[in-house]
Amino acid sequence: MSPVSFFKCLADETRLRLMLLIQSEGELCVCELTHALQEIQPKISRHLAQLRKSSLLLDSKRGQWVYYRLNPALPYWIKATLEHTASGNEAFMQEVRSRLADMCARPGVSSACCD
Amino acid sequence: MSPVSFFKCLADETRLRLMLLIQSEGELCVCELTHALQEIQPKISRHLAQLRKSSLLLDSKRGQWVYYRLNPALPYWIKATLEHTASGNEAFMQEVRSRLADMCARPGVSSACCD
DNA sequence: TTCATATATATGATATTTCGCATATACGAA
DNA sequence: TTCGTATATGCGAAATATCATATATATGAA
Repeated sequence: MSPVSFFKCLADETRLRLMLLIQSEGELCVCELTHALQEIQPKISRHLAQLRKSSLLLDSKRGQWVYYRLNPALPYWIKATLEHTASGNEAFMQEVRSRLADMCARPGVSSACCD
Repeated sequence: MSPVSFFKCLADETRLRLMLLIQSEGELCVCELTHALQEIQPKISRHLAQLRKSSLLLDSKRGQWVYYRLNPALPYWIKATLEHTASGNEAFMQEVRSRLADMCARPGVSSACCD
C-alpha cells in the first residue's frame, strides 16, 4: 500500500477513530463500533469497507455479527505509525473508549453497567 | 495539531514528497523543491503554504529565496511517524532525490554536474 | 529606473470525498 | 415461513480538495 493511500485512510475522523479503537481493543463488531462512535450504522460500515479494501483491516463473520481487526501482516512502518499516533493522542480516543465501556448487550461481553 | 489534520497534510502526494524530502535534506528553498518534484511553482508554493499554516514547516527568507525546514517543536508522535514513513518507503523518494542531486544552480550549492 | 528571477496568492473550473437515506442481504428465532 | 437484528451498498446531493492560469509582491542586478 502506498504511503499516500495509507494517510488518506487516516485523514478522516471516523476512520481514524475506528483504526485506533480496533487497535487498542483487538477485535470489535460493527454494532460495538457504531455505539462507541455514536454514528449511524451505514456510515460506520462504509468506512470499515474502505479500510478493509485498503487491507488495513480484516473481517470475520461469526453468526450475525461481523468482527473487524487489524491486519497482522501490515508493514512495520504502518504499525509503528498507528502505535505512535495512539500514544500521542490519548485524549482523542477518551470519549469513544468510555462509550464502548458503557455499552449494554455487547455480543460475548457481560455488561456490569446495565443489568 | 489534531491527528486528523496532520494525516490530511500527508494525504497528498505532493505534500508527502515535500515533507519527506525536507526531512531528509534539512532545509530547501522553493526553487529546489520545484525542480526536485517537477511541478509548477504555484503548485509547490500552495502546498508549502498549507504545511506552513499547519505548523509542520517553518520558513525563512534569505535574499530572494525562501527556505523551508521542519518545525523542530513538533510533538514526538509526529516526528516518529515521519521517520518511520521515510525509512519504510525509500522507493517513494528515490526519483525526487536524484532530481535534486542533478539540479544545476542550486543557491549556495556547487554543482558537479553541469559546469 | 527597468528588467529578470523567486515566491505567493486569487480565481474559477474540475475532481474527489463524504454524507444521509433507502434498500438489499444474511442470519437466528419463533 | 415470518419477523427482528446486523451489516453492506447504491444513489444523488453537498461539501471539500486540487488544479492551472493569471497576477501580485519582493529582491537584486544593470
